[in-house]
Amino acid sequence: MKQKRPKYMQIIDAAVEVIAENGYHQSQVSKIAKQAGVADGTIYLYFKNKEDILISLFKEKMGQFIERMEEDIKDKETAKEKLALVISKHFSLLADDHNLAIVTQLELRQSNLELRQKINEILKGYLTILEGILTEGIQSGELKDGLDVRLARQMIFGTIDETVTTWVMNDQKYDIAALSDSVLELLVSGIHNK
Amino acid sequence: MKQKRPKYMQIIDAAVEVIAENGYHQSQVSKIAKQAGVADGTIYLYFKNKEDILISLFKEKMGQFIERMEEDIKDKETAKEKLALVISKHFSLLADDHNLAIVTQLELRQSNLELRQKINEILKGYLTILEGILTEGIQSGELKDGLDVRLARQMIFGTIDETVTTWVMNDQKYDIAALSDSVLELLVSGIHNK
Amino acid sequence: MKQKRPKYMQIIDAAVEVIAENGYHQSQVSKIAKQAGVADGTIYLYFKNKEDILISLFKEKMGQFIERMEEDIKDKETAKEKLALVISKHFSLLADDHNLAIVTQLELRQSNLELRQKINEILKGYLTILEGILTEGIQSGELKDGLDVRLARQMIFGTIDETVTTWVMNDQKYDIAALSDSVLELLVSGIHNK
Amino acid sequence: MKQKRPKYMQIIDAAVEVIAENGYHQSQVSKIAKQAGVADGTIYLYFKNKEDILISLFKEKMGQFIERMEEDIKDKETAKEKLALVISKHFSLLADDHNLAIVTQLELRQSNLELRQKINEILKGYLTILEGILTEGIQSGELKDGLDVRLARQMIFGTIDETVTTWVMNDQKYDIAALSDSVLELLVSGIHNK
DNA sequence: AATGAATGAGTGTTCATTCAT
DNA sequence: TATGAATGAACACTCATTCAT
Repeated sequence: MKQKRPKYMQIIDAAVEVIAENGYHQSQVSKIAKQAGVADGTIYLYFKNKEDILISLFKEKMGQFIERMEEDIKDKETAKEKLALVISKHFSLLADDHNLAIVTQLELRQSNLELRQKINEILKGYLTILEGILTEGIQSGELKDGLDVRLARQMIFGTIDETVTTWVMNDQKYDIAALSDSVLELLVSGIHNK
Repeated sequence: MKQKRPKYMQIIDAAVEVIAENGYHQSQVSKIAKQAGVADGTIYLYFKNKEDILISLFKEKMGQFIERMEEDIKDKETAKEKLALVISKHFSLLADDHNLAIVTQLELRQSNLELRQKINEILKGYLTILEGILTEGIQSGELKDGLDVRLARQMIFGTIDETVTTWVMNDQKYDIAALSDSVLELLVSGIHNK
Repeated sequence: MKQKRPKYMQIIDAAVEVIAENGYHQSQVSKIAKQAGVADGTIYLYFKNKEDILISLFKEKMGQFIERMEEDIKDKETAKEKLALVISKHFSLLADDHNLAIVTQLELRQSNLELRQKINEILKGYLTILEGILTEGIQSGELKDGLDVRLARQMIFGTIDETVTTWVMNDQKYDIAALSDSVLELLVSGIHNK
Repeated sequence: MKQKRPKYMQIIDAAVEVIAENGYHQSQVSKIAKQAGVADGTIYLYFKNKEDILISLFKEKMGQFIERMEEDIKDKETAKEKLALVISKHFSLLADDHNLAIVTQLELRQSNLELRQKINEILKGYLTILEGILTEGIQSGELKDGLDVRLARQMIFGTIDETVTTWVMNDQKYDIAALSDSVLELLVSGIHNK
């Protein structure tokens, strides 16, 4: 279906590039249109307004990531294995697309509250996956009995997000994918000795 | 020096209130001036520009928090005790000032990248404290040998920040201070059983 | 010729309906096309541009009205009888087509000056009829000798037009056709007693 | 009071000039500001929005005209004398200000329905004066018993308005003030002989 | 120190019209 | 004839900052 609307993805890809290059507040619709190789008005044949470009951008890039994630973790046995997969996939998704990393970690966060709440709606799918892993892990006895699932989910997501943001703010200088194992170990065992 | 300029804090407090009430993008300089009971032009006798109000706001509110924190943890022995103090102080600081919580967790993040980088500069003091606790803990043998201090710091800060943001986005409905112990335990021991 | 092009009238009728319903400035070409059941581009096979639709609309609806009027008044003897016919026909034309009344009295007047001048061209036929009635009436001695024909024509047309516009602006609540006799009497004898 | 705000009238006068010269749809706010010798933003210190300029324009120019009219006709005895005053004042107001005539008779009518309804509100004062004259005239026996006041008012206003509009559309070539007596006579005695 | 009137740069969106099919 | 996707020009309004008083 969307292959039939090549301009839809064309515009979204242009938006990622323009925002990564110029920053959120310097990414006018006309600039995105130019980068996409279409007229300004054409944007509005595919998107309701500028905000809709940004939401759609996030939905397309993260939405399908989350869907695929759901499939992939089914093949894994333990909570730890599943979590390892989530972390490494998350890291490599953004490591493989530097522009997308800049846009999602830095630029899109400058949007107004309303837009960010819509982005959070999309992220809920991700959080649900994390909570699912945790709940199963508790039932199987792998994870601590009495674990506060919401708090644990906040720790996992907060840690991943902070790690990625720090990496992006450091101009993506080091190999974030290589940190997956260490991050997993921290989340699973904490910082205490023994 | 600043005690001699009561309007300085008067304007900062007005800014917190106005931003918490109206949101970042609806907090015009004229609105802040009105709330502070001064003329628009007076703002510019105390602040270089609008951005300077926001940076000063963060510096005043968080800066003194960080300074006091540095003192307080000196009295604690173990890394865990120190971390416990950081978490509970952080939580209670924001639990005690709902407006400040809204401003720092939601509104100020809509600012442009440049401003956020300056905010990060101020936060560095906080991160340094965390890294100090971790380094000491490793040396004393309390914390894992070979712990990646930067990663661990990112986990701690990311977890605290995500926990607070979720709490603010849920309209601060529950008692976040009560979560301190659970969060500490998660960070120290992880999610795994045993 | 135009009977061979049913879409011509189809588009004009659609325009009347769309404009009456949505107002002049909310009557986009695409909306008219949709109402007419044709594609946007098809409009331009029958009309030079949007303005041409509106002029043609006026020409079709008022033009044939004026033509028929010319025929009808031939059967009448006196200037007063002729004028009576003009007034009652004018009122009933618009009373019978509420949408047309809205379009000609309110919406079309929002058009630019150029279009309105073209509409005035079409109206000239109407004004000519009025002046003819007046000139004949003067010659026959029925009307005042020395009557300023242009002024009298302006009074007659201005009165009719204002009466209709007021009626439309009052949502066509009352029976305008019933006012014909009173309006005629006013124009013929004025407001003075005796 | 308004002398203290010289820019208010300065902007209104600029608007009349710009609209008369460039036409309604080519009168951008920036053009009006330039003509008034102020910055674009200054406009919005005195007017809520562009529409507000136009309404205020009409209110200032016609509103005070109507107020003064109310005073002036008190000195006249008969309905005919009062009507004579209204007509000649109306004509001379617009004959004395060619730009104002263009703006009120041609350009302002291209505005949207909403604005025109607000203009009509202002005009109501004028119509009330006319109806007052008519009602008094009937009571005194000067005017026809059983005269339909609303219809008669519509005739008077419609005639005046049509006369002025025709004059403006003919580039104000002739002396409209000279027509006052003839128009009065027509309205008072009608077109019929005897 | 304090005021507040004035400034002027900057942009998302609509819609009449075209033209390849 | 008929289609409808694509075009691109055009503009009101906000608000951080200044400066004469």
